This record gives sequence, structure tokens and C-alpha cells, in this order.
Amino acid sequence: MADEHCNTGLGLRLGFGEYVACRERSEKGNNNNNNKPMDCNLDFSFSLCPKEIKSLDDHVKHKQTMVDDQDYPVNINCDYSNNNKNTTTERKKLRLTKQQSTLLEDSFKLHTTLNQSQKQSLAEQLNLKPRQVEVWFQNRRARTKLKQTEVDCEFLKKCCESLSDENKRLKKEVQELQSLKEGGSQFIQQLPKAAMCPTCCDKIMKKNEAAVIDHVVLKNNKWHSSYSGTN
DNA sequence: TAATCTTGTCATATTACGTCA
DNA sequence: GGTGACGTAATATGACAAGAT
Repeated sequence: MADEHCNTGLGLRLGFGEYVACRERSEKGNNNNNNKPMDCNLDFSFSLCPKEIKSLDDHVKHKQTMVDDQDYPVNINCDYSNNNKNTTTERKKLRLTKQQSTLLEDSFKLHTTLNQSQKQSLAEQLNLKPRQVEVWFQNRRARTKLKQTEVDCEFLKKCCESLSDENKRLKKEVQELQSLKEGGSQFIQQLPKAAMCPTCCDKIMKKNEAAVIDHVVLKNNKWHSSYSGTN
């Protein structure tokens, strides 16, 4: 089975073979626009699945050897997955060294995307494949975006909390003012009719309302000055 | 010139490996 | 030693732009 999968272009083509092979072709600078998908299959199957690997066990051993022999293990994923995923899917994961990570991070600080030549030279410096550099940058951009989203989310959450608190406080204040206003009116209404002339009574009522409005305006101004200060 | 195809690159989602508690 | 969480390299997929036909 493993033999079959490793040495037939078809199985690989249905996975990611075409994509990778086309990439590799472009990375080699072979961009002559001879659009022949079959070329991709051939390139891919030879590069990823050397003929000496005859069985699945051999494949695993071979991968182990590659890992042991190199500072930067080469990923030689041979995708058996589509047919017998549960037993044979194996993907050796590259771990970047500290120096590699540092250099990649430094490059990312300079430019978050790479052009062809930047990618190529960085890959050479790092002793990685251009595709690996490209993938690293893609993942790095995704991580950056995710972190930024988290930060934004946290900020919005705090804004929401503070607005909610402010809303509660204002509601309470409105209630207080409402009762203050009602209390004042009631006091005047409770006075004996003969105790105050109607004109004076009216004046006091209006003054009372004006005082409430002043109070609200003052509070509002205070709120504006403090809230705009925090933002 | 418009339509179509191919290719390369990106963002995004997902998978799977390695490490650590 | 087994296990789950986590970080991250690798893969899959779809969208889009640019160039060729």
C-alpha cells in the first residue's frame, strides 16, 4: 500500500502535490507559463518520496534519519492520508532554532510580507526552503492579527463596562432628581393656600425646576470633562 | 478590447506535532 | 508514563490580482 502511494503521482496530486510542486517550480524560477499540471506530479513524487523507500516502515525510518542527521529537519511529508488517514498520516514538525526565529522575527519587524527575492535570500540565510519562510510569515501575520484582535476586544470590553457603570449611575441620578423635584412641588402644594400668593408660589416652583436643571447641566459638564479626559 | 485561463500570493481555518505542566 | 493544554509548523481552501492567450 505504502509503496503504491509513494510512487504514484495520482495519490499525491489529489492531496497537495500540485500546489507544492507548482510552488517549488516557481521558487526555482521556472515560471515559463507552460501550464502542464502533469509536470507537477512528477516533480513532487520524486522529490518527496525517494525510490529507496519501499514501505511505510522505511518511510518512517527515513524520516527519522533525516531528523537525526540535520540541524533543520526537512519535512518530507508523503501524504498517504486520503486513503488510509488513520494509520499512516504522519507529519514531522520542524522546530526552528533560536537563531532562525530571531532572524525571522527581525525580518518581520522590517516588513511583514516578503517579495520573491527577500524570501529567497532569507531562506538561504536560514537554510530553509523558501516555502517554509513563506509559511512562517503567513502564520506570523495570522498570530499578529489574532493578538491585535484580542487587544481590541479587551479594550471594547472595558469601554462597555465603563459605559454600563455610567449608565447605571445616571439612571440613579435621574431618579434622585425626579424625587427631589417631586418633593419640592409637594412641599409647596402642601402649604396652606393662604400662606403664599399664587404669583410667588409659581415663581418658587419655577426656581425649583431651574435649580434641578442647573444641577443636571453641572453634572453633565463634569461628566464630559472627565470622560473625554480618559479617552 | 473583452473573456478566459494560469499562476502566485494572500488570509483564514484547520490539522497535527512537540513540549510542558 | 499518560494526558490535556498550548504554541506553532504545515496543509487546505477560496479569493484576488496580474499577466498571457
